[in-house]
Amino acid sequence: MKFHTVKLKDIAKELGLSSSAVSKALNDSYEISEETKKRVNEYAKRINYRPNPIAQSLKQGHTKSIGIVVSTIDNHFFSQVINGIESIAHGKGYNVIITQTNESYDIEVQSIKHLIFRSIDGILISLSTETENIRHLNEINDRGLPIVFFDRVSNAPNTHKIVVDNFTGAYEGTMQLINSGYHRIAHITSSPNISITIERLEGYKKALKDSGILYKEDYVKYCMHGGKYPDEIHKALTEVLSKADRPNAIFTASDRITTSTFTLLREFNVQIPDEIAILGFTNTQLASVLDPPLSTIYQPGFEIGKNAVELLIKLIESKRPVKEYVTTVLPTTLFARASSKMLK
Amino acid sequence: MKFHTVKLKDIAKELGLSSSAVSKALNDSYEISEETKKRVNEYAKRINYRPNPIAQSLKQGHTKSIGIVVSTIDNHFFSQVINGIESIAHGKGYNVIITQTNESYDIEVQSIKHLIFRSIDGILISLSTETENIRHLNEINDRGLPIVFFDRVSNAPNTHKIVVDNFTGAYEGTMQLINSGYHRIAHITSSPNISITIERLEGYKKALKDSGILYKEDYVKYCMHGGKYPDEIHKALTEVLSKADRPNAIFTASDRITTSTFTLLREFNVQIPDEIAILGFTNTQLASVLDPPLSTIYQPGFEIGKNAVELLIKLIESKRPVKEYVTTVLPTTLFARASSKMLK
DNA sequence: TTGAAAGCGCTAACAG
DNA sequence: CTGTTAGCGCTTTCAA
Repeated sequence: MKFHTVKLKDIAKELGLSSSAVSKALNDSYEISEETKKRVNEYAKRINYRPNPIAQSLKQGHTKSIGIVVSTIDNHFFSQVINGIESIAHGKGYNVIITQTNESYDIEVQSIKHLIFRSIDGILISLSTETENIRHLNEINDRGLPIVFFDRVSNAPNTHKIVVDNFTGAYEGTMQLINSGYHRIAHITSSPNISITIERLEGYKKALKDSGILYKEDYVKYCMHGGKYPDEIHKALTEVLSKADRPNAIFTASDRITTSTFTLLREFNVQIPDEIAILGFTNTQLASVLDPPLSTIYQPGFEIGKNAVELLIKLIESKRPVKEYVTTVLPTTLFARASSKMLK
Repeated sequence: MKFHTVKLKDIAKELGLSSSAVSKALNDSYEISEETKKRVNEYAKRINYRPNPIAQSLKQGHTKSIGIVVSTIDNHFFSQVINGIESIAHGKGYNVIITQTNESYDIEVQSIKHLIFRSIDGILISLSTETENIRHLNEINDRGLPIVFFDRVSNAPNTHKIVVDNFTGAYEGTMQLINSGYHRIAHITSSPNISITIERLEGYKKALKDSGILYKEDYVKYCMHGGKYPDEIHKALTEVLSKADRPNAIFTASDRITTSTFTLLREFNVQIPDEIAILGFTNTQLASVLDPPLSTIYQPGFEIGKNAVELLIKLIESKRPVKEYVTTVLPTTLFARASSKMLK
């Protein structure tokens, strides 16, 4: 940015004051007379003065920007979360740097380094599917950089977390399938490294158990990269479809896995729901106009984002070390549609 | 960020050198002996030294970050563009600040101010539907801040632009409808303020003309906010459907308008394509599994993003003022599916 | 109530 | 080849 911007010194010169006086006036210091404050503020406004945030950051040690780490932006759930984050952050004068991991642990580590390098004031993160340990996060958190987890959280005790009630969401979804007459329910899910996979699996198991249906381990297929590679979903699905005791329903555990599985079933010419019913987590707005309409479990992405930044900003701006950490749990919403309708 | 970071002075002290010597060594200056360079670099790496980018920015006057302005991130086209942008930017050491206008002129102006305030080195922008004049951009461009337009561009001559061939895309799409037997084709589009609306309208008109079909002005409905308010699409569609000479096809001009119109037609219980055929611009991956499969015009979002940043970074890093500006035009791809299949 | 001066961490003239 | 010094724009003691 080469273009000349007006700076403190300019307005000091113009008004016959010192830079420090102007700085104080602008910051409404008690040391400055009301009259000078007025003069300074009026002139500053007139010439549209803006303090250089870089210089402020250097001096003050914070940047008023926060980093977001998600697996990918091209996903309704995450873009809704980001909208929620921005809706609050901008209002409070923070701006937001978004980075994507593409479900890779290495890129996650790199992204975080990059964010720290950029001197952000705090991090909002949903872990990648590959992430098994969070040493890279603990370390910086311990050194004092605030971190808030959302969606895919870790079991680290010393930070805030925002999640949806994955257990209940999965339980209700599985129950809907069972109540519609499907008793052989496969589960295609993401990597067991991440929290949501475990919680959703537990909800699924509990629904089976409560209904007196035997849990079969080989009905559960993991996509270790969260569906990043189309191949892994393809493989999971064909394995499940070629079983001797072929399931008659599939419960899918994430946005991409749900829509991809649906698309593949259609490509395979499998009749939905007559041959295979399907119900899964996804935030797509097109669920009701798919063929057939897709049963979904919806997550309040916008609210997750809002809650997460609010906590983060509170952490950043807190004067004293925070010792109490909260975990906020938001409900999911089940939309039962034709893809899981009553078995004939 | 409170945690103590190691700085130049620390390593200077440790190695018995001056800060400037260390700085030069780290920057591989010709003034420094190979031996000291080696000593410095090794030690720096060992203690994991990272220069403070804030301080560097203050000194050097650039921040190695670029601003993106789009209408909304929750849109396949834009999230693909952003992926393209990041794929290049990160590799070149730039990071990216994304802002959304929500199709509002006021927010656009504010976002740009915010980005300038953040001292970004350049801007990548797709105009909001409300934007009629670009004085706010010309001014900063004239003052020397590089700007590259993509997708929704202005007619400002003094900058690079990346667009798709909207005219041909619309022409081919309309032709596909005509060739399938639909001759009463309505057009639901965005605000006529923005370039893509005009170009797509022209393509549509040309296809009609080349086919000997009379262009009717009242077959064209504008959504002044690009479909941000569901009401405007609803209104446009009901107006078009209630005409005496009701159209038998609709050509829709943007991602959100296409999917929303499709959804509304289904809600209205209009048979697609028997009563109304539909074909439109959208990058959704679900087109083929909608009911019925949706005919789409796809835009190479990722490539648009890549091209746009490459040009922007070239602009930013160019030593001498750039006088020659290019406009890159990328092709669209037509996917004809059942929603516009041959009229019985 | 105001100003002078130091310093945030780094780079770059200029000296040596 | 290396060190001294000044300065990027701002804030903040401290002195006046």
